[in-house]
Amino acid sequence: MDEAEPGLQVVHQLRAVTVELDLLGAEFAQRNGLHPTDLRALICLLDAARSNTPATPGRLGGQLGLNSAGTTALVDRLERLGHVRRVRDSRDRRRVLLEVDERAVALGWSFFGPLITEMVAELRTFSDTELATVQRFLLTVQQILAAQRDSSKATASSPPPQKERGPR
Amino acid sequence: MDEAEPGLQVVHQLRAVTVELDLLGAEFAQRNGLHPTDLRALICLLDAARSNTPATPGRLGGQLGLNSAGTTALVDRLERLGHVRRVRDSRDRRRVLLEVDERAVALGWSFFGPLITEMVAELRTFSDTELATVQRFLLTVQQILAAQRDSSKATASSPPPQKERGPR
DNA sequence: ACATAGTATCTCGCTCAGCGAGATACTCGC
DNA sequence: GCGAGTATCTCGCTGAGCGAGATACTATGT
Repeated sequence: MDEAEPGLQVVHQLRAVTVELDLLGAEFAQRNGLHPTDLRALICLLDAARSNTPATPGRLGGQLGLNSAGTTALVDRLERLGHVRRVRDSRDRRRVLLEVDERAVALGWSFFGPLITEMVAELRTFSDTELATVQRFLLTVQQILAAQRDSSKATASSPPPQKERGPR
Repeated sequence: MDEAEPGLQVVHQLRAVTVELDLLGAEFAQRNGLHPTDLRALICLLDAARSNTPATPGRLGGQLGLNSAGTTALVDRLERLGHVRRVRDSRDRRRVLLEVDERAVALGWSFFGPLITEMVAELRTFSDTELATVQRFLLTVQQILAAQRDSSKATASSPPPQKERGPR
């Protein structure tokens, strides 16, 4: 358990954190009558709203790795629960814009709120320098993961131009 | 958009990291003909093997939040792919021990290997003090998440004594 | 204008992961 | 041994997500 390499410990810890957060999310989702995917969708939608990016089914499905049928079903679910509304884009009338409802925001907050409160409290024990270090670390990880994802995606579609999505 | 509170940024970054890692995992899983759950199960099994904890279907299902039927199906899948073997425990013959195959170890490594390599390389640019900070941060997060999970579990079963969810 | 290609979304039918309920096989205290 | 408790498996079902294709609109060439 005590590795010589410092990076290993960090990777394992990071993995443990993500597993924990994943489970917390799943539990929260279940309690609120939605699926892990739905929660992730809400997070994406809230992010989009926050950065003024127009949210559409297509974009959402792409981010979550769903195909169009699954995306439609997902949006149906969210709409039925009143978290989003479908509104035809008046400029490009093929598109549907997803408007996030107040209750979705509230739900997101009820999930992240307590987490943030706790984290903020604990992070007060970190100096500015330490905080900067943590942020640098997280940014680094994020970039590595993004790169990894791109490269593996490239490997998958490079050799043969076959679709190869679900090797059941 | 730009929060005054430092904790918020960190939480958002952390969330972004977990989403990214999640997607990477899902993609990797799919490419290897298994489901996200299967990959998580493999991780749990490797962790168990690593810490000399006997792995059984019951334990595994508990960790992943599956009920017994789902767990059986999961183990069936893993066994069919040759990642684990079912072996009756000779001491308590109700139990089944899950032996992890080499190929599962190799598979786990092919997922985490590149990630670890990259991380270790990047983490070399961190001083010992900074590494310690990062580790303290991760540990803190882990504890907060665990606490959050416990408390929400308590809240769920407190008001009405209904079953609602698989008790451990 | 008008066909044609391209794009965004939805519909239909299907597969299979995971659930609840219950069966089965074993251990252990009395 | 007998009954209570525990670990795993079986059965039938629900529903998330897939592939294929329909639909509705935009953009482009002629």
